[in-house]
Amino acid sequence: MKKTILVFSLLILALILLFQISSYSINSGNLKTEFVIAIIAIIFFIVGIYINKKSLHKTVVDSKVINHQKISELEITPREYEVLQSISEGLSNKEIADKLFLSESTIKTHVSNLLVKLNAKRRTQALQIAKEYQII
Amino acid sequence: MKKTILVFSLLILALILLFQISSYSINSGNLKTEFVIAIIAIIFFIVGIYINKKSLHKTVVDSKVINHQKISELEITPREYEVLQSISEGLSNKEIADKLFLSESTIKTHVSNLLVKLNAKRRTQALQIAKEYQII
DNA sequence: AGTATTTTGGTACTTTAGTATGACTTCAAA
DNA sequence: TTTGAAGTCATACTAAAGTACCAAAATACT
Repeated sequence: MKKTILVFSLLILALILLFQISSYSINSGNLKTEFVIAIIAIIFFIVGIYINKKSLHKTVVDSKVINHQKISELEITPREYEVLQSISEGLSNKEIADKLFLSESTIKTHVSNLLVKLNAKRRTQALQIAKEYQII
Repeated sequence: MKKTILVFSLLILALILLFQISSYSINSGNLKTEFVIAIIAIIFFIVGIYINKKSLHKTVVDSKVINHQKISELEITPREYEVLQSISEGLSNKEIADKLFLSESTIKTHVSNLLVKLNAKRRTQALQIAKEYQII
């Protein structure tokens, strides 16, 4: 973040400098007007692309939008959803139990209910279906 | 796609026009040089952002890019990779065997090898790791 | 207070998944 | 031609996952 601010500050400084040089060059007749305008255009074009890339990457990568409506449609309870998320992390029933301070039996019950609600035969299939529904 | 070409064509035309007007205005002394340069800079800046947004959205949405280099780094063989993909589809070993016309034993061998190569304890964990590596 | 849902957990059982080991085949490269 | 990697399959085993059924709490809602 600090790095980003520094880069942008330097960029703005460089552009202002360029701007001044351009005006001076045109007025003093050292450079052709079209040429200066073209340079300015290209530079700002590149800057536009660069800035956009920086900002877009954050928003697009964060596009893990979860379909909460679908979750309630499927009548998946909060606890079951926690278990589903843990499954997607690759945890075993025992590991999920330890993580949530529950017994393995309870996790098995939740998983079984999840499989019915997601119409899946296995936890891996449940993951695939959950991804299709965009609920994980 | 046709729409995109049309928009870009019009855009380029408009820019060329703007370019000519700018040169004329400066030479005839109707406008101040700094002002024209500023306008050009802003317009190209916006165009840069716009074009980048258009092109990036396609690449990012298509970002199901598979890291083939990582696959060979992990020494995952083609057959093993097929099995990995089948696992991500939520299939059981038996189902994978039927799909690939192999015995369940063979699938178990492949899965076992995959788990070692991906350093996973379970197939669900293998999926999670494979997604991190962007190989599925 | 009473009812419904959620959450929790147990037992007993079946099915899948995964490990270990060995063996045979194919096919390409040294 | 031998060497090695890849692919195939089997047996025997252990571990994990999943089912069925039940039951008691804890919460939420009326």
